[in-house]
Amino acid sequence: MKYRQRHPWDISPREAVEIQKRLQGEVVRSNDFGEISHVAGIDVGFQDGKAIAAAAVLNFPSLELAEYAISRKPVTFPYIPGLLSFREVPAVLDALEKLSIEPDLILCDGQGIAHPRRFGIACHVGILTEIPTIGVGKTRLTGSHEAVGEKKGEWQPLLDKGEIIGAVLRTRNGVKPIYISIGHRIDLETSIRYVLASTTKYRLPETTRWAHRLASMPKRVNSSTNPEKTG
DNA sequence: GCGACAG
DNA sequence: ATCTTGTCGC
Repeated sequence: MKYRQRHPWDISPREAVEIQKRLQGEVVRSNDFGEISHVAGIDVGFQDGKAIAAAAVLNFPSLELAEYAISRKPVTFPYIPGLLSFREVPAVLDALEKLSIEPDLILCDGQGIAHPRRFGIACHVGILTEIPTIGVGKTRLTGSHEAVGEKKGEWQPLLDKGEIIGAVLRTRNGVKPIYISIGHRIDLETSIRYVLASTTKYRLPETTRWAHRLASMPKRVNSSTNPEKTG
């Protein structure tokens, strides 16, 4: 997968905010894609000042692991709420670039437009790769919502300043809901459908679970680790 | 000024 | 994100 360099990464937090304001207007909030046969999950872990990004590609709708890639890069940007993508995306793009299969949809670990400036990590990845993306957050960054029904599939709109910026979705009966929002080239209802279609018996979608496992996998000099068979 | 704050 | 064991409940 190739991507376009839209801005430098060696910038200040202040410049990062300006970049978000500039690129936010390019986010497409409606469906703009064809058949989905491969869904990817991306996640980033940290170790010894390095960001370890993992991209896991699953066949859709079977959800079997088709391919994965991992990238390790020095961290150059601090964690600042609202500017998460400037810390994680460089490593994510590196991992995505290593894939031979170009995913048709990417589920990102974090928010999409459910962000103060409507430009969370899912939007950032979507704009740079031009691949449809969905934001899947484990906790809330901004917005408010009513109590969510306890049954799997039930959800409540996430509101901010009178705008629906996402959905708080119950992916398992009686388990803490997750935060879904548009990343790029897909609408909210469709995002919810794909997240549910990518979820089996756990709270988080299989894409996210695979990426998280791979990103937190210890680096071994003797490769005795094989995700294909470890299951 | 005070509280909130993805990973 | 990461530091970290046991424990309550289906």
